[in-house]
Amino acid sequence: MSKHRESKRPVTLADIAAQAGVAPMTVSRVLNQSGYVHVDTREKVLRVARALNYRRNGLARGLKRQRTDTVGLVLGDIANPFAAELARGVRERLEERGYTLFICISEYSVKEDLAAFDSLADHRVDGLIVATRASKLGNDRLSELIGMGIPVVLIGRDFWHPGADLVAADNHKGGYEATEHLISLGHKNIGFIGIKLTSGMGLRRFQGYLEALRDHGLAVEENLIVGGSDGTDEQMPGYSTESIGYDGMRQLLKLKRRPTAVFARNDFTAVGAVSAITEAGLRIPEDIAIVGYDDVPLASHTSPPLTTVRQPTREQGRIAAEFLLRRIVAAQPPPREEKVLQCELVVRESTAA
Amino acid sequence: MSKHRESKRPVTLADIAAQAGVAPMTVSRVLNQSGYVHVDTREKVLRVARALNYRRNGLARGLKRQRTDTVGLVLGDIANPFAAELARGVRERLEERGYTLFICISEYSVKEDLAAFDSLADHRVDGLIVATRASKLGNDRLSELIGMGIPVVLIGRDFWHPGADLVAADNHKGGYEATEHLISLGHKNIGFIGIKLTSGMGLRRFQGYLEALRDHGLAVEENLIVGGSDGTDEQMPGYSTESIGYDGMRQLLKLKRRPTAVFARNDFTAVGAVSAITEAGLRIPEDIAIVGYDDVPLASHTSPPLTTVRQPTREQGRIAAEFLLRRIVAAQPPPREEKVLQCELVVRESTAA
DNA sequence: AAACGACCTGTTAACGTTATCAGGTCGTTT
DNA sequence: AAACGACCTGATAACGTTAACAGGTCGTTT
Repeated sequence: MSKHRESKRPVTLADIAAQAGVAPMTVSRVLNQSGYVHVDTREKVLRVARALNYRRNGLARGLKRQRTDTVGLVLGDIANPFAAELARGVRERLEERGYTLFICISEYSVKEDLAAFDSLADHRVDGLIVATRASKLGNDRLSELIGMGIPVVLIGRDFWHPGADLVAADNHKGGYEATEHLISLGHKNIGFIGIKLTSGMGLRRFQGYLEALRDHGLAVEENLIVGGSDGTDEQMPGYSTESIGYDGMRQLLKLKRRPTAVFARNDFTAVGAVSAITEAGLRIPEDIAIVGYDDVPLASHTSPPLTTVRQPTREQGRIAAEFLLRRIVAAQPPPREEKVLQCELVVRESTAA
Repeated sequence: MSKHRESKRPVTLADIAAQAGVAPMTVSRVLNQSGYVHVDTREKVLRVARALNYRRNGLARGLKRQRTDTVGLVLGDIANPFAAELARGVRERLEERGYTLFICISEYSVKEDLAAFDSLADHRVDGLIVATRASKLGNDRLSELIGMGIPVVLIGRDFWHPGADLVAADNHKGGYEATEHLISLGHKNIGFIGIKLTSGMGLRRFQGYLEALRDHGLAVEENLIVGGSDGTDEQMPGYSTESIGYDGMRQLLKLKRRPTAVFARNDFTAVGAVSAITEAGLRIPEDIAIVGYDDVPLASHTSPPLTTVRQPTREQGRIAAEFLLRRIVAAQPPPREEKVLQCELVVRESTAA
């Protein structure tokens, strides 16, 4: 019927208006359900719109309305359940309020981080949620965007700005408690896997590890801290994975005085470490105890099930979305809001004295 | 200097033009590096633009140019490495050609699938890559978009359309070979975890399983096929996870005549199954052999390491991007292209006679 | 009978950008 | 000296939509 000849040019309001014998404005009113339109007119317009397969032009619409009902989310690696859960939480809240979420991934490189900010800002998203790791250049660009009045909320990014809200988990405390847990089990020789001493000092859970050791009078031994980054970009190390954990653990196993317990940067790293330990014919937790981080679904299905630190990931996403919506609808930029969520140590069978 | 008073209104080309004493068009030329501009003019414009912190308006630009240099990617769950790898491959190729990637996630619900298509189409992405599972409504909407001339490429979606290219892995064959591998090891009683018989018959790797059984004269036993979906939406089952694998395996273990081998829908499901087997005090592969699917990084770090089927995921993303770019630049809609990549059985220690 | 408000429709002018055309000034070639 | 092309700049008119205003017709209230 309508497919005599699919022309190049997309259908516009004007086309519908012409066909239906009304003004474009009336069509707009019908399609947006705004203002008065006679029921017969509405029906007719809708019929024509359907027949012509009309899709509204979000560019024109956004340009005129000065908002797009769209929010951008910048993630690093999307491979890990952490990022996925965040995105879910964000989407959940946004959807309720009629916003669409566009995700950009920056694979943990500063250059791509900037590119993502710019793309989203240029396409005039109404707000931006940023969950990538901090970097000088990235922070500077974010400051610019915030200065321009774009609502921005940060998730777990180590960057303070008066105009951007922050949502985070207390990973310092989480790391502290994980380490303290191992200490309380009698361990004195506790390794950390998943960081480069030269570049990764900013990691909160690692600082928690250091502080716990200090507070309990244990020495920090540099050769117990292993595991470089995946990333090609020195400034922003990649998400630590199984192979980092595996390699790191093997390195630790070679030490003359090897650790009796290990704190892995995250659960995947922990799984890699478990694999190296098992391969070496050692038992967990009898020979080596291990703690992960994040409590991904996998963690309860390893053998042995993994002691880990759970952070309320989806909740962080939800709150971030809420903060952002608040900024978006506010007439005046609201005061900065910050929410730090508590983590929870989940003790399973991978740790014991 | 420039921060006397950050006004609400964003800076426009006209603002720069006024400050620099030139016409907006000249500013446009400078910023797009098109046409001739005297070097002094260029410098001056750039200086002013920088000072005013100009960001171009992608909406206006896209509206005028009738393209946005933007591509949309629709994914289901982003939690799994499969989706992440796809996205990486897509991005890799797009970036080289100056396109930005916006990702929408639809959490495996038809309604959200449609919403994602619409959002992206309305915002006038130049093309669309769809990697969610097929559904009647979704396919219909895609047909409309294709009919409207929007370039579309499908990844592993069970939907044929003359105007959309397809990239996929030969999961039927992959499933066949995984099953055949088990059969060749002498197994006759082979379970499948991760599907609902009522709704999931469309899964290729499962069909491969069925065919392999048939070809080798083995009966298909319905009570060996377990594992429902996560999804709330009947039409589009969720990504099968550890808990599905765990629950499914426990169900299989309860059978009077329990299977000696199990084919899990994907590696996460397999890990859950492994966990249930271990918990029951059985050994892998001596008591029960197990095969996963996807070869995620995790697979080589389970104990025992997992036999699985590797599909060239990133490559699928790359090819999809290539197909799409070809469609985008083409003056006339090019003929349909289809690329089915081969899978590879990766034998590790979770399988034996 | 005038005034009012609810209902219905249309016209106009943007939103910020760029394609296109038009109009210049040069220096070089014929 | 005329013609040409390279260089540089600007005015104009869209792209498709909607906010704002204006102008109607009714039925009901004062």
